[in-house]
Formats: sequence, C-alpha cells, structure tokens
Amino acid sequence: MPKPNPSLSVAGPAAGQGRPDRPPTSSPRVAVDAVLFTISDDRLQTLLVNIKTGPFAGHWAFPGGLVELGESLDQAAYRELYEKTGVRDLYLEQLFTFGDARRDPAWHTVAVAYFALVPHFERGLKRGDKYADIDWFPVHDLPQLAYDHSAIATYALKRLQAKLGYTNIVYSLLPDEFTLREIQAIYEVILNHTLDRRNFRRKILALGLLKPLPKTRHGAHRPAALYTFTQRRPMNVGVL
Amino acid sequence: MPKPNPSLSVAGPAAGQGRPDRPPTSSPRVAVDAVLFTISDDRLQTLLVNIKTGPFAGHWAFPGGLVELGESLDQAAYRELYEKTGVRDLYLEQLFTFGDARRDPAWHTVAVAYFALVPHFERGLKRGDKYADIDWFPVHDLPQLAYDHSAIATYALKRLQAKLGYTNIVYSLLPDEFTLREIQAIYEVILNHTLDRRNFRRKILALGLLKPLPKTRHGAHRPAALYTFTQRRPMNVGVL
DNA sequence: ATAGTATGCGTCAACTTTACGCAAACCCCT
DNA sequence: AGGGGTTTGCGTAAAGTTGACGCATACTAT
Repeated sequence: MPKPNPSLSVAGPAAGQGRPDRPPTSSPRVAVDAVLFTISDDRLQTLLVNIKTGPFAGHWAFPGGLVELGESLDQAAYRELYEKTGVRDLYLEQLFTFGDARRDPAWHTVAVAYFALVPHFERGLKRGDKYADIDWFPVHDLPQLAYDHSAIATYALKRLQAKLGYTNIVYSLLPDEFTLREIQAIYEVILNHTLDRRNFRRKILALGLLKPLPKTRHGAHRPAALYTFTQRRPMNVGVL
Repeated sequence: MPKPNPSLSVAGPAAGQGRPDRPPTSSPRVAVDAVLFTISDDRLQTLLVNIKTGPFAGHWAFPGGLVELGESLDQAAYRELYEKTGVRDLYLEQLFTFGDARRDPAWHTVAVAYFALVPHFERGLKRGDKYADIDWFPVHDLPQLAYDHSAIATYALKRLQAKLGYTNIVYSLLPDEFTLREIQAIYEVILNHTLDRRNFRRKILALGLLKPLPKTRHGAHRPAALYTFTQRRPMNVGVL
C-alpha cells in the first residue's frame, strides 16, 4: 500500500485504500491556499498566518497546506480553514491555480487558491502550534506576504468585487437579519466607493432575493426595516 | 534557476539541480488538460485525442499530461498543445482545476484545465505515437469522454460563451482581415443563437476595437467592407 | 435589364440607469 | 413639549442603452 509519507504534509495520512500500487513520480506538489474575507470594523479584512519555519519564516501568508492523497481540493481548503478558525459555515470558491516553478523556493508547488467569506469575526481564532501567529488584516493595508501571495490577494479581491455584481454571495457576509443600510455598507466597503441609497434600494429589491420582516431596528434615528434573504445559497443574478 | 527537464517523459525523474534535495512526498499528481476550440465548417469544434493504454484505453479525451518539475502550468498547457497541433500562436487561459480524488482511477491526479482558441484548422495535426488517434469534434456532438472530461467540456464552453460577452478574445478565432458578417457568424455559432445584423454592427463598432480597411471582399453580392482588430491582445470590454 | 440577396445606415419605442427632491420617523437637547 | 438634526422610505425626470425593424444600395446570376 502506498502509505503517504505524512512527514511534510500538513496533516495526517490520506485514504489510499483500493488504489493500484503506483509510486508517485517526482513532480510538483499540490497545495491549497485560502483567502478568507470578512467585514469587520467597517473594513474588508483577510485572515493571515505567520510562518514559523523555512525560507519565509516570519512572513505573513494566507493559510494553506499540502493536499492529502485522496482528498478533494475543496475538502482541503475547507479543512485548512476549519483548522484555523473553527468556522464550518462559509462560502468557499476556487479562485485560480498558481503554478510557477519558482513561487516556492523549497520545491515546485502548485497552489490552488480559494476565496472564502464569513460573516463577522466568528469568535476567537484557533491558535495552534503550526504557526507563530494568526490574525486579521485589512485588505487595503496588508503586510508583505510570502510566496506569490500578494498576487493571490489582488486576484481574490478583484474576483470578490466582480462577483458582488452578478451573484448574491453577500449573504455569506451578513447575519440573518439586516437593514438595507447594512447590506449597502458591505457593497461600499468591498467596492471601495459609495452608492446612491435610493438606487441601491431599488436594484437590490428588484432582485427578489430579500424578504422584508415585520420588524424594525431602532437606533438613533428613524427605525429601519429588517430584511432576510429568501435563499441562502449562491445564485447568479445581476446587481451592482 | 533550475532548468526544466526537457525530456518528454510524462513522468521522468525530476530536475533537481539548484534545489534543496527534498524528496517528494506521496501526494496527488498534477496534470494539465486543454480544451482547444476552433471554428470550422461553421461549427465550434474541439480537439480530442484517443487514449492508447490504461483504464480509459479507446476513449476520447482532451489532450493533456503531467506537469513536469520546474515547468509552469501555462508552459505545460502550451507544450501539450504544441506537441499535438504544432500551433504556437493561440489564446490560452486557465479554466478551472479539477481535483476530485476519484477522477483518475489510477492515481489521485489534480487536473488544471485550460481553454484555448485558434483560428481555422491550422494545417494537419501531428499524429505522434503517444495516442491512438487525434481529431476534431463538434462541441455539440462529442463522443463519450474519459475521466471527468465531460464536465470540463461543459465548463469550457460556458466560459467561452461568457467571455465573448465582455472580452475581445474573438480575435483569436479570426484571420487578420474579416467582414462584419464573419465575426458575427462566430458569435452566433458559439452562442448558439442568431443575432440581429444591425444591432450587432452597432455594438461591435462602438467598442472601437475594429479598424475599417479601405478594401472590400467581393462575393456573390454587395461587397462587404473588411476590418482588422486595432489590438490583438486580450482586453476586457463589454459587448452583447 | 431584372430578379435576388446581402450590405450599410437609420429610426423609434421600451427599458434601464443616474441624479436628485422631499416627506416621514425617530433621537436628542433645550 | 417642541424644534433641530439625521436617517429611512418613496418618487420622478433626464439621459443612456437595448431590441425590433424599415429601406436604399451594390453587387451577381440569368
């Protein structure tokens, strides 16, 4: 049985049963890296880990690790994020695969990048002993990143911005109930420009994705109507 | 920097010079598969190869192969297509990465799928001894495909159709000079529905990507003006 | 010459987007 | 208790975009 060598791998042994006994050839490794976004403090933030060893020790990077044998890419990305954050309910989507031979000086490593969304901070982060540190950083003020992770960051942000325009994935950044102002704020923070309240309201309501609740949120001013999503699953639509 | 090992062997020993001497762990392999589109016989066609050995012997599949150590993904896709077609000048874009553990029964293989465009048939295909056969098939009448290549085909077509709408990649399917009718025909074949001549003309010209030539093409009827692209490189625009 | 057909140009109605005006509802402060 | 300040909710007019289609022109074929 080709028992995978778990030494370098991010996690335990893989499922190899029922496979032909074929030794792996010397070839590029496969890793996943995940850009996890959230809105916090009125800013768009991403999760970074501080690398402990190797040529990039001390640098910040997106959480990730090698794909295990028998594990799908989605599973690997999901696992990586769960190990770091404990979050199980997140929006996850494959972004792009970066395969330049020199992106990892240690060994040719193909990185399948993911981008993910969670609402809020979602309680504390699981600080394991794998990384020196782990924390959130505002997207527009990232530290220097390891590998080619700056490129991944740029790409992920671009994709998120674009997807806001033709999908309903905002739902994964919002709590169950919210006001129109709150959902608009998220659009504004991500797109990095203001939107007209009245036009935004008209368009977002025209999509039929929101259901008004018979409740209102009381603050310092006129109470705002609360809404929910009729469907909390990814769909293609067409907003701005 | 380590020179990629130029041996064609899909799986040969790695080029390790200049690298730390780290043995690869037992992990998924990395391959590229390319969906090459062309317009021919007024239909959208893709290139398929017939597999010679292994569990999928006799099946048709998109051309592809393992990524060599030190080789970028783009390079690998480019190499695979060049080996089959001899075409050097094509539009190439990464599509999606398929990583399900069971997609290749022989060994967990992560496939980075590409989609590519060439004008015309581009002379004969290089029939090597690696495959039993190689040929073009109309997209809407594909044979049963090996691995998960049916899913890749669907995905590639969807992407191509979408990209027609907001990029200028059609240029890579057209010769240097062409009439408006010819470019419209390509849109119609790919989108699989007819378009209004006059509206199409208005929109495509409004993009400013086409330059009218002082020449016309004479056929059986009124001569049509010839156009060229002002830029033959991928750009985001916004058509149809 | 004339019929047939594809090209090139233009128009109009329907729809969408953008930019605002304004009243209603609430808190806070005097 | 009442008025100022601010945010929500609703509406409207102008500008731009899209879709459907009319019609003359310029060729070839007969």
